[in-house]
Amino acid sequence: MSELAPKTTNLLQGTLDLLILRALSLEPLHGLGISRRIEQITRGTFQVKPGSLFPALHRMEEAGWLAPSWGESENNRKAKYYRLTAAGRRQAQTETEEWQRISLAIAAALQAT
Amino acid sequence: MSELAPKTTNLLQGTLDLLILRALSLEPLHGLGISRRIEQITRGTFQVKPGSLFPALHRMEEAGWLAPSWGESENNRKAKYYRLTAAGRRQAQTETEEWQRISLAIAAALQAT
DNA sequence: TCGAGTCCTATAGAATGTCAACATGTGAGA
DNA sequence: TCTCACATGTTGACATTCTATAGGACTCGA
Repeated sequence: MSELAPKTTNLLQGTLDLLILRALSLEPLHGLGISRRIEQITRGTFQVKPGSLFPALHRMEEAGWLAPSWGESENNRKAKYYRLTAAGRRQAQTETEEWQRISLAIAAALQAT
Repeated sequence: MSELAPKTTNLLQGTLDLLILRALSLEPLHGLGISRRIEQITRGTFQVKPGSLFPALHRMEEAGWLAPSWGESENNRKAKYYRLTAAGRRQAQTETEEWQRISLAIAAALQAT
């Protein structure tokens, strides 16, 4: 007990959805492609592992934000491409605003001497 | 299912510690005082309920970041005042930098068209 | 002095999201 | 044919937060 608090968590819980929605805003991508895109647009800060990504994708598909379709990857592998639905775009907008609200509030807290 | 996404989570998981550390950076406060201070410095954005606050305080005390001592509140009630330890200040610094790193990364992701 | 309301701390149980580890199948190239 | 990289997925554990509930102690008014 009372270790050095490993604090293994890589992502801030709750931000993964936003990053996925954002990664798909340009074009449909397959799972690993989303993972790479996120790493790219966050400048290497976030690395999403399969065990986090796939449950999230399924959850978001369930919610109606993503629509999957099978296709072929750049390397001729069978790959499941996800694209944003209309609801997904609305959700991206909502979560972006929510992030900005939260982000501003915490910035204020950090400045309050 | 597929309600309007109640999104019960109020706080981004992991930010509560930072807010508590920040709330205590000026002076020791008791539990409810911390709660009020957080609401104040985040401009009403975050309202920390007792069921979230006290487990967090105990956890952070366990980690050695906070030192409690019993005293009297402004209203003559028995109250447990928490002050930051040296380790707590270091932690505050660490988590602040971590927040800024993450915050910048997500801002970058949001801008990436 | 008695009751109601507020202040303050606290716990239990459930829900959620993330992680590490593992599993499977397929195409490409040696 | 063998191996490696690609791609998708599942499982079980874990930490954090939420809702709901509880109760002691002080104050104030009747």
